[in-house]
Amino acid sequence: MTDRSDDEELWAAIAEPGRRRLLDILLSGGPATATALAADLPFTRQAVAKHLAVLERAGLVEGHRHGREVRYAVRPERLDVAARAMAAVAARWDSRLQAIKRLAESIHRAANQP
Amino acid sequence: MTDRSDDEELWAAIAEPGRRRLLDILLSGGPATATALAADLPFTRQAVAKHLAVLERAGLVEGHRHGREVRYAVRPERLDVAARAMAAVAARWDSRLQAIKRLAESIHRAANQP
DNA sequence: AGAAAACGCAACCTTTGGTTGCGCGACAGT
DNA sequence: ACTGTCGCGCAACCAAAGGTTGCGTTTTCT
Repeated sequence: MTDRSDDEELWAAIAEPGRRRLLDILLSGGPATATALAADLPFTRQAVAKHLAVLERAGLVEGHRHGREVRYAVRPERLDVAARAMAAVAARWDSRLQAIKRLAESIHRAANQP
Repeated sequence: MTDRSDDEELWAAIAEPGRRRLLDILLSGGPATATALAADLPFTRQAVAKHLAVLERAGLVEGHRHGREVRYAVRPERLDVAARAMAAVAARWDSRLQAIKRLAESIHRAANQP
């Protein structure tokens, strides 16, 4: 296990499609157990448990024991950090793309008006 | 709605940290070859080539042969789609989180006014 | 013509997402 | 109190993906 920075661990956590779906379900349905979550997902309880472990290590989710079951809930502050990170990348790309677009337009104008 | 497999291929492409870095470099430095890109990245030319292949299959990047070298460039329209997808997920999470926050506040108010 | 640069292909290793199988603690019914 | 069941955790195993090294091929340059 290479020790990653906090940021990279967050990204690694949300990069996985399955984990994003998991987070979606937790967000819309509220806290749930691994078995309950697995019922709404195309993989087994164990796979879900592994994903939950990853998410918990990244701090995105928190599990508490209630008798024989462990209920997992999202940690809003942390997920907010993750959401902002994603939005930031999207924004960076967008600004770069607009710069490219402007450049292309200016070249086009220059070519048409010598 | 948009083609689902297409969407998932896009996500798979941008989910990888290395590929995001690759796109960043291409965006800021303009078109480049696999060897040139590898110089700015912590892995080998072959690894970069594989990533470029994935990105090209996802339509995010386009490679053209110029003599003995292949120069890769970002396809702005496609990357824009990807950026919007990321922003959309971030926004969805954000709205869910705000709903949770509002709910918590209303409970808090109810508890303080019996 | 011959050396060097850039690429493609193939074999291989490691990590990771996913599965099956099993054993153990917690609950519920009788 | 006993027995069956439910939910979990652990371990072995499998397949795909990221990454590396090694080698052969094509293009360029002198």
